[in-house]
Amino acid sequence: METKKKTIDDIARDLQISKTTVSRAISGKGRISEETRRRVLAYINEYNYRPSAIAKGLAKSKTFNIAFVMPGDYSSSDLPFFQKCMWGISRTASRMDYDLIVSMVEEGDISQLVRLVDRQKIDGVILSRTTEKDEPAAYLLANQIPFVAAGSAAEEMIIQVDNDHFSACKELTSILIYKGIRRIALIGGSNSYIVNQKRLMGFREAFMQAGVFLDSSLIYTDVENPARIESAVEEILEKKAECIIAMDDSICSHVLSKLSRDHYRIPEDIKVASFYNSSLLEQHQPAITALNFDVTELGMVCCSTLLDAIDKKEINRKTLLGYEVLMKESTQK
Amino acid sequence: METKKKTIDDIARDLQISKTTVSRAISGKGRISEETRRRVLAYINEYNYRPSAIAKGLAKSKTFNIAFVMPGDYSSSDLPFFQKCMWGISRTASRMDYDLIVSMVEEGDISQLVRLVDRQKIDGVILSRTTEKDEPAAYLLANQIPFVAAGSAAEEMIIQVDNDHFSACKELTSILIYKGIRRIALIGGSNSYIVNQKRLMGFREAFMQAGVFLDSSLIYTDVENPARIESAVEEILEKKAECIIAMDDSICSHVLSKLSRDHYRIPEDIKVASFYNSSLLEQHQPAITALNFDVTELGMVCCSTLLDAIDKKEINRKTLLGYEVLMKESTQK
DNA sequence: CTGAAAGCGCTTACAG
DNA sequence: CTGAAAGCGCTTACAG
Repeated sequence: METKKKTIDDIARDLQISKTTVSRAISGKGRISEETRRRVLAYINEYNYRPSAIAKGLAKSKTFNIAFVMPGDYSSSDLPFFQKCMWGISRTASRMDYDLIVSMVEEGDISQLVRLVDRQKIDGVILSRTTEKDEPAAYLLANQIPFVAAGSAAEEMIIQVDNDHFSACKELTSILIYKGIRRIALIGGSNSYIVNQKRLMGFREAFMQAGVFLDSSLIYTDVENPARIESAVEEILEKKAECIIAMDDSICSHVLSKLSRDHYRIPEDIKVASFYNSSLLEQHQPAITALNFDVTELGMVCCSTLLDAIDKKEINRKTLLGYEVLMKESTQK
Repeated sequence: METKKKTIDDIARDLQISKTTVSRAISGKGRISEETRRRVLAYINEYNYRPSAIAKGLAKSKTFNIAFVMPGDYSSSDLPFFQKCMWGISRTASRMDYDLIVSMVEEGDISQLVRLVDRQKIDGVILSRTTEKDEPAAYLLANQIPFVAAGSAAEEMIIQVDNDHFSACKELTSILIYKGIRRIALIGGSNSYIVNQKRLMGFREAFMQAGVFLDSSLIYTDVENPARIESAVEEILEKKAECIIAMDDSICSHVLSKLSRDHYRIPEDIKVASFYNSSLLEQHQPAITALNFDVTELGMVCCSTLLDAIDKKEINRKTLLGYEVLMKESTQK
């Protein structure tokens, strides 16, 4: 019953030609008569032949796999990011006949990634979320495995693709400043994430450029848990800030629930904005001013950059992608 | 600079033995003297040699890859499920020297999966979330690719691993009934998901077994969007139900926000429970009675079941995993 | 216990 | 334009 998979040998025999020729007809490389190629292609089409990726891989010393490294300790609010990014990578990879292997890396344990490299199961790696001293990045660098970071990496030598968080944050902040909102507080997560450092820089730069005084006591970084977010909000309110910017949507949603519980009205009593947009905030009433990034595109660009790197094509060390500033009711004057 | 990867030939030459012997020492198959094996192992250890998975794969006609099929059209509330499940699969796979390839399947488009099968890149597949007429399942069945469904599948012939949603829903409902709560409403999502059918059956069974009248007009199924959830809640309140059970946490969170907006107190005015627990509900005040499932375990069991199937070991067509009933304040009398 | 040899299904100089 | 042959790095009957 089970029709054995055809091989290139079967085709050669059936068509009375050498398998070299069959291979050439399929790959399109090397000179081959138009007629022969047609015959082969017709045959392949009829029998739905597809070359074995693994045999091809062995012959070419490639795997046609790339790995996507996901931290195991993401918070659930990070999931949409990983998912969309993966979606973009996966689509682009597919199109280029590559497949995506996921490698979960838990705090300090990169053994899954090491296995992948040791056993030579991958041609390259995409890192999602990189920290200042990034273990996977260091490992891959040392082992000369091509990789690209989805998101900014600390070291400039790392190939990286990122949305332009710095400019985005700067622009959103600038807009608020020019609307006359001057006392703006910022609540941010871990400063060991490069992206949070960029966000802070963008925020600062906006004030600098506008020549407006920035009250540093309104900046809260490394705010790691809900309790600390809430106390930060309390302090900020005491300090009579006009606006709170949350560095990401998870922080923002805590800010919002705290404000709602304490019966503050947005934007009348206090304005709120977020440096990151997601479905978490989408539903909120009133709508929240936020930065929006196309994460699927990020994934796609990462993937094509990686594939180019694998093929030793020329690539940009650093690619910066766009952003959208969504001005909504929450910052209305 | 770049140290070329060692091959089994290098080892054989350096150790002055045949590569057959080296292979045996590594795999542990076949008779081999203790001393020879030690020498090989020592060498391997010193040079950190790892056999090429791809060469091994070609020789054994295996890929040591399994695919995890993720629907592209999940809602963001499903993400934690996919993520945890994937985490469980990935860990177990790793341990058995398999790797996980993700295959995204968008509505009606299983081309990514087809490619994987055609190019022989995988030994088996894990399906997450199966519908009544499941395209991927039908395709894999037709192509005789081993696969297991994470979650209940419609056809009994499909190998499936699932939490026991039926018993769980029945138990939670029974507890509420025995507490004297009789007018219980149910709001459920798409009935084309097998899991939602099981939930409904469990709910019904609890009433049946308790011999309590079930007002069918309090059952809302196929409630697909927030607007419909809200109108369902309104109707339910008009019908003087004492409790609302949401089939999943996404529905539940909409129910909760609707109730909160209309100033209903939980549990005083109306009780609320959910047939699914997640971080979405975790934060809620008051705490919500819900069913809890270990999704990581589900992933692990799926994976080991699949690997057994691939190795033609004996396996159970159907494995039912446990659950936890979390009784909280939201259903307190 | 050990090895020579064939084979897994492709690709690719090399020669014609 | 086409083919014979070697090679990618393993495994595994088969023979000793």
